[in-house]
Formats: sequence, C-alpha cells, structure tokens
Amino acid sequence: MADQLDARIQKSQAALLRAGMYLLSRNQEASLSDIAREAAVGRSTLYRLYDTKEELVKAIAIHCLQAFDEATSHIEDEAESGLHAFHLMFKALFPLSVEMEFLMKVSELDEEDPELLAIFQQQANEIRKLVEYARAEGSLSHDIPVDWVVCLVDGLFYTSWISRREMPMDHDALADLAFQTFCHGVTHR
Amino acid sequence: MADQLDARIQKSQAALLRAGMYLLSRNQEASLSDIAREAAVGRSTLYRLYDTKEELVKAIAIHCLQAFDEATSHIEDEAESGLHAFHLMFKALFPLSVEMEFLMKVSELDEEDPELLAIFQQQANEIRKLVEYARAEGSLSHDIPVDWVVCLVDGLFYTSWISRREMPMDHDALADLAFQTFCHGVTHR
DNA sequence: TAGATATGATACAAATATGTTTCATAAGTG
DNA sequence: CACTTATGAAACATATTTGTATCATATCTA
Repeated sequence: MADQLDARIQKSQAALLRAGMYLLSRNQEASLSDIAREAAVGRSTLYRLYDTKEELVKAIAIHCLQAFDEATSHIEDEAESGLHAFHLMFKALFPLSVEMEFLMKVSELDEEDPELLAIFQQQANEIRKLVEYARAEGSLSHDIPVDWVVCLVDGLFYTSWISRREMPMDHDALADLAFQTFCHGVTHR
Repeated sequence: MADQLDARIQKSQAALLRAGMYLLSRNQEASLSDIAREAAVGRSTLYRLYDTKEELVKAIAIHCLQAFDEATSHIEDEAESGLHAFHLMFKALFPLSVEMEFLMKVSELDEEDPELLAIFQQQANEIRKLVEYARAEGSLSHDIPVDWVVCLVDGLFYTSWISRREMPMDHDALADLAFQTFCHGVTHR
C-alpha cells in the first residue's frame, strides 16, 4: 500500500493546491490559467487532475480542513480547561492564515456542494462543542448566547488576518491578543 | 439649484445602486446583466449611467460610505465618553449590514482605485481616532495595541453579520452583545 | 534500459461577460 | 400640450474563460 501515485502527479497536485489556495484567497476571480501559471504547471495538466474548477476548489478546501484538523488534533490532550483550549486553538490556527482566508471566502461562495457543506458544518460543530464545554465549565458569561461566542471565534480569526495587513506581528503574539480579547475584552480593568 | 437630474435618472440610479449592493455583496461575480435585471432596469440604461463595471462599484461604495457617515454623524454630539461612542457606533452601523458586507468585500478587492482607497482610509482613520481618544481617556487596556483595537472593531462588524445568518436577532441586541464583548470579553467575571 | 505514463504546447469549440450602437417608444419637463 | 430626453430591446463586436483533443517530449517505474 505504498503511494500509488506517480511522483509527477503528486508534485503537480501539491503545486496546484498551493497556488490555487494562494490566488483564490486573494482574488476569487482568479482563472485556471492564472493558477496553472502560478503553479508552474501546464493548463492541460490542471484539467487532467481536476475535471472542473469546482473540483479544484473542493480539493483545496478539503486540504485546508485537513490542515486545520492536524493543527488542532493535539488540543484535546493538552488543554487544561475549556478556556485554555481556545488559547491553544488560536495559537494553532493563526499560522494557517492563508488556509483560513481561503476557507472564509469559499464558505460564503460555495453553498451548493453538499459534501463541502458537511465538512464546514462539522468544523463549525467542533467549535460549538468547545464553546458549550467552556460554558458548562462555568467559564463563560451566561447572558451571552452560545451562537454569538461561536461567531466571535470566527470574528477573531478575521480580526487576526486583517490585522496582519496593518501591523506585522508574530502569530503567537496575535493569538495571545485574541485570547485576551476573547476573555476580557479590551477595556482597562 | 434644484435637482438637475431627470426623475427617471434618479430612479434608475437608486435602483441600480441598491440592486448592485445587494447582489455584489452576496456574490462578487454577479454580472451587470444580473444587476440590471434585479434592478428592473434595461442593461443599456446601466451602461448609459455607468461607463464601466468599476464605475458602478465605485458609485456603490461611495453610496455606502455616505450612508455610514450619515448614520454616525450624531455620535460626536451624543457620546458621553470614548467607550460610549463605540456603543453608539455599533448601534448605528449594525442596521446597515448590507452596506457593511459590500464594503468589506470590495475593500479587499479594489486596491487599485486611489479615490476609493482614500475614502476607505478616511473611514479607517475615524475609527482609529475614536480608539486613540478612548485610550487617552484611560478606558482601554494599555498592553493592547491601538492597531489591534481598530481591527477588532472591524472584526466585531464581521462577527455581527455572520451571526445574523445563524441566529435571527435584533440589530440593537446584537450591538449590545458586540459592545459587551468589546469591553469585557465573553468570560464569566 | 525499455516501456509506460504524465506532461506542456497548441489548436479548437462553446459559453459568457463586457461594451457599443441603433431606434422606436415611453416618460418627464416647461 | 409640445418638446425634449431617458428608456428598453436588439443586434453586434470583442475578450476572456472554460473545457476538450492531439501529439511529441520528458520523466518515472520496474
């Protein structure tokens, strides 16, 4: 059960996923020609590996979600509390800013494909479970709805990647800021 | 100096701005045919009033920014403190969710046009001034950078409009939630 | 090394979007 | 009401993009 794929295919696929993620996250209207050029791969090869544009987008999205899963898989074991899990999550996911940006844009666009939708919802559900755990733990204020907290997590992801355009900052420091904001807001105590 | 514009032009323009704002905020790839159809206006008329697609987008963006200015103009007088101004701002701007969504998407896309860029930066600057005022007032924590707070405001706008997709909620209640989060985060005190 | 297979270049077809022009008709204006 | 002007429909040209097919060449595998 070694890798069944030709080395050339693996290389092309990796290059296309990377280029597609990069270009499409910056500009949804990027063409397949653009992506092939950025990947330094012939346009024919792109169409050979992905029948349609949708298929490429889906492959990239799945790739991003896998990266997320890998980056967060350790949290379950390491987290000492529900709140701590959020801190670890910010630290784990902020470095994946390109993946984050891509998924944010695609998740708005691609509401047709049931397969993708299922993965998105699964991802959202994991955050929701985290929120509910922290709430049950007594860490979260009770007059704040679970739904809002779930959205706030996404909102802090968004905050972090727009802030990286303005202030060049360490991913880790950004995660600390987001976590502090999440817990206590930004006012003087 | 009465309105120099024919009533028909005014009506067409208003319909096109509205339809364009609506469709483009949901899907950046909406075509001019789509927009004309949504506006119940002939495609020829669209091209007569806006030479290019860029011009239409710019007109919509300016329209949105004007709406923002109008909605927030009262804050300067009414705000009793720097923090209170943020609360008023959330209350004033959250109802403009379509305008907000449009501007967020366009501001990422349209980084060429200097005129638009200038308006965006002016808008961002007003938020920055608000943040700096609140900081000088002693309301904001000193170990949190001004840049982060500025981005957080945008992030809470984002949070609010994704939350409206999941939980149907009053704009006003949403603004309260955002303000509370801004001030104290979401943890139990 | 020999055979299998992925690749890039090219040409091609079809669909779609942008932008222009024309003209009879409808609507506002004075 | 008479006149001016905006409108919608249609035809048209152009550019871009998607997707397919072919074929000589380069690269991997066994």
